[in-house]
Amino acid sequence: MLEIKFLRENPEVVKAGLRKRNYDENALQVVDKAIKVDADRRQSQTSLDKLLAESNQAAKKIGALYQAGDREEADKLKAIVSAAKGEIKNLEAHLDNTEKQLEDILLSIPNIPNADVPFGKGEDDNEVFQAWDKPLPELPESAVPHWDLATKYNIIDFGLGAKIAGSGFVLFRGKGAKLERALINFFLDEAEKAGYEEIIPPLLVNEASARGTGQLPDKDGQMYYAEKDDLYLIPTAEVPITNIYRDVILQEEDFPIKLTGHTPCFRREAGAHGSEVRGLNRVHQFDKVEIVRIEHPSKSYEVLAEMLDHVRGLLDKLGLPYRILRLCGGDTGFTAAITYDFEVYSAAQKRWLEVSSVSNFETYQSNRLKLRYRDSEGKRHLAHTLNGSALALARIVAAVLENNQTEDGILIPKVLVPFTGFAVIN
RNA sequence: GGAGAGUUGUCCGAGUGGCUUAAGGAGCACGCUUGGAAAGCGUGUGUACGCCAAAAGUGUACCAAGGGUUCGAAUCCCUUACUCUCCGCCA
Repeated sequence: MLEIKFLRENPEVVKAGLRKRNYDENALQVVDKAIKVDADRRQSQTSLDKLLAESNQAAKKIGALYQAGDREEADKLKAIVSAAKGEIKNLEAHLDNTEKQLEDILLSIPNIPNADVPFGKGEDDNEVFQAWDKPLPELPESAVPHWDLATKYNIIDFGLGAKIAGSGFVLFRGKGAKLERALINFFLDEAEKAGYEEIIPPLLVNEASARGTGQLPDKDGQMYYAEKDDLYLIPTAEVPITNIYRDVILQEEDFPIKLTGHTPCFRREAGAHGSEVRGLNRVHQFDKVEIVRIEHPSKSYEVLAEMLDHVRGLLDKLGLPYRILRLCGGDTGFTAAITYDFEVYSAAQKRWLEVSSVSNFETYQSNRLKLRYRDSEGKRHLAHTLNGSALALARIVAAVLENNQTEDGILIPKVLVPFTGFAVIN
C-alpha cells in the first residue's frame, strides 16, 4: 500500500496516478478521505499520549507515596487516576478505530502507475512495447491445437484431470510429463546462471504472507483456502519468496537480492468458459518458475530491464515467437507500478498467450511487508520489490507443442533435448 | 493427537506487582591509550507512531502475538502462535 506520509504530502500526484487507472472525480475522493482520517488519527494520538503520560506520572507518585507510608494521599490520587480511565479507554477505542479505517482506505488505493504506463481502459489499450518483427510460423492445413496433439500422442490427459480433481485440472503423462519437467529444469538452470538463488518454499501460506504481497484483501476469492488451518494455496511463488523479507531491515550491502523458485501455482479463476480457456490456456494448477528481486530504489528500473532481458533470452533459446506488451493503466495489476507482459504466439490456435508478467512494485509491497534497508547514514527506507515469471509452464508447453508439430511428430527445441532425453514426441 | 517445559534487546542472559529508566556480559560504532595492534578505559548502541517549520529535543507504545486484572504488569489471569522434550501416528 502507499505510505500515508507520501499521500499526505503529494495528494495531487496520487490523484494523477489514480486517473491513469480510470478513477473518476467521485472515486478520487478516497484520497481526501484518507488525509482527513489521518488528521483525525494523529490528533487522537496526541491527546491519548498526553493522557497516558499524566497517568504514568500519577502511578509513579502513588508508588512513592505507598512507600513513604502516606496511604491517604495515595488513595486520593488513585481515585483521580481511576476516574480518568474511562476517557483513556474511549480515546484508545477511537484511535484504534481511526487506524483501522485508515488502513482499510489505504488498502483500497492501488499503486501509482509509472510515468511510462500508457492511459487505457483494458487489455485492448495495452501498448506493444516490442513487436515480433520476423514472420510468424506458418503451419500446414493439417496442424491442430495442442489439446488435440495432447490426445494424439497421449502426453496430456484433460479428462483424467477432471476425473481426479475437476475441470481445469490436467494430468501430464509420459513424454508430456518429461517435457514439463525439462522446462522447469531449463528455466531454473538459466536463472541460476543469471545469479539467482533457488528456493523451494512452502506452497501454503498464512494470512500475513498473503497480505504482505497484496493478494489479500483485494484478490481474496482467487486463492484456494484451507479453512481448517487458515492457510492459502499460493497463486504464485512470488508470495512465499517475497515474504522471506517480511519485517526485515536490510543493510545496503545486502543488495542485490536475486531469488528464483519453481512452484505449482493454484488459481480459482472463477467464471471463464469457452475456447479461450481450452486445453492449457487457463488451468487451476500450473507450474511456474518465478524470479524475485529486492532492490535499492535507485536500481530498480535498471533491474527491471535486466529481468526483461532474462525472459527474452529464455524465449529466444526456445525459438518461440513473442511480443512484449506494456500494460496500460486500466490493465496494470493493483500492486504494480509498471508491468510488462510477454506473449507467445501459439501457431495452431493463432493466438498470443501470456506466459510472463514482469513488474516493478516499487515500495507498494515493501510498505505492506515492512521491508526496509538502512542507508549509509543509518536512516531507514523502503526497498523496491520486483518479480516476473520466467516462465509460466502450461502455456509454454501449449506453444511448443503447436509450433513444432510436423507430420512425423513434435520436435523438441534443441536446448531442451539434454533435459528431456528425447528429440521428438511421436 | 496427548503430556510437560519454554519464547526477554544484535546475541547470551538476569528479572514472581512500584528503587527496572530491562541488571550483567558479549558484539558493534566512536573516542582515549599505543610505533601499530591486542588488552584496558570511556561514551554510545532497537522499532513504530506522535509533537516541533526542521534539527536538537520530547511524548507514547513495544519483553512471541492478542485480550484481561491493577493507580501501576516483562512479572498475575485468559486465548493463540511458535520452539524444545517425551508418547502416539506417519512418508
